[in-house]
Amino acid sequence: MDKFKQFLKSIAPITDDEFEDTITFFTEQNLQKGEFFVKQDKVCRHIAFIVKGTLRTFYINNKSEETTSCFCTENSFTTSYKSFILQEPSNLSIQAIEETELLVIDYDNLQKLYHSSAIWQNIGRIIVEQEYIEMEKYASVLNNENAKEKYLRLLKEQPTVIQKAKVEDIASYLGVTRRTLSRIRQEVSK
Amino acid sequence: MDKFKQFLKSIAPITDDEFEDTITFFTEQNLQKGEFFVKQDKVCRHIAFIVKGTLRTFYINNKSEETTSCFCTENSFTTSYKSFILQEPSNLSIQAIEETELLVIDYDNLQKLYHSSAIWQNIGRIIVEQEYIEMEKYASVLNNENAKEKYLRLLKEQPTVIQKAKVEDIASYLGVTRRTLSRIRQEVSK
DNA sequence: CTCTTAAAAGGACAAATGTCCTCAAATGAT
DNA sequence: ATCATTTGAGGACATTTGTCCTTTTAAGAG
Repeated sequence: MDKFKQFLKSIAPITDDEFEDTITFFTEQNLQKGEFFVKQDKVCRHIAFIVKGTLRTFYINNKSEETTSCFCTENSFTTSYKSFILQEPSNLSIQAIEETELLVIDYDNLQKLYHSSAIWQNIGRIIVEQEYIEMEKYASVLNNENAKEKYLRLLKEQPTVIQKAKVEDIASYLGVTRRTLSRIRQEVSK
Repeated sequence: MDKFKQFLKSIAPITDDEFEDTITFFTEQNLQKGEFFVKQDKVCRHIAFIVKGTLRTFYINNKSEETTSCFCTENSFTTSYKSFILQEPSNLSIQAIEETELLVIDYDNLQKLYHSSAIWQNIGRIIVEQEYIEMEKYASVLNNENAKEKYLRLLKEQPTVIQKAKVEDIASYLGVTRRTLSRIRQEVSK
């Protein structure tokens, strides 16, 4: 809860009273390893702040393989943004890969926050802006870096993920097969 | 000008009077083929609605090659979003690849719009949301489709770009070399 | 601890892509 | 129109990655 307050304060000035008002709109949710926060083809009604844990975002590609697009770690928001914004069926699933604690708000309550609180008009846009920047960075990485560079970046930016995720999921995140990830690891360990 | 009004109306209800107020914040700008709208390493102060023409967004990657990340066509916004949002130096350049007409607003005026107009608080967030969705789609395409599929998608979604852009730029957009694009074209033409 | 099952590493060959070219077609200037 | 220069197509070979396996290591159940 305190983590969430710190996170919001880093985005926009928010008083303790405003935070108390805000927090009533959110509910706590815990996920076990393997449980889903969002399921593909269902409309995503919620957005969550990750207090603790790790989630994996993936979809089924046109070759019927699971493709991991993102590992979500603590102190950030997660949702299937497109589905949430447009309130249409999600093309992503989001699954906990370890025990995970969330602070969750649903779509209707977020709209209420936007309309009841001037500060949230701002915070809302700023969060979307930040997510845009993350997505742009992600796209730039996809474009710019080969699988080995992506692996080294993951190792640097989200080292815990390397321990917690399966080889299969890391490989699909890097856009290569298990075989190639195996070769990369061989090189990296010199 | 009328195109811009239609575009805004498709986003949020806006009256003719509100549009008249809005439009005073924008200025017209024309670019010749080869001229830049944004230059890498400079802070991007402007966002533009493309009335007519085509622009290419690119950056210099870590192998000192130009990588094309986007072709921007009419009836959409363009800017170096990260640079514009954070007012920090841009890692992208945006260049007209043919004669192009823009409606431009600078950062300070956009902030004024946000603060002076309730409707623009909304429009602002919605535009960022839409750009996020575009970027997410782009990232999904990068992840999910091979170069041939990307080529066919470009052919379908932005067919004029295939005519107007250089082979080199299309190849870097697809993430392959000229040689591979040549092979793809050979296959596509059966 | 041992057996069973699942997950990761790595060998051998095939397929795809890149590198380095040459040649043909298109474009511009005189 | 002619020549020079730029741009696209494609050949030959090297390198990278994928596919299909087998071997090795790790994890769970009894």
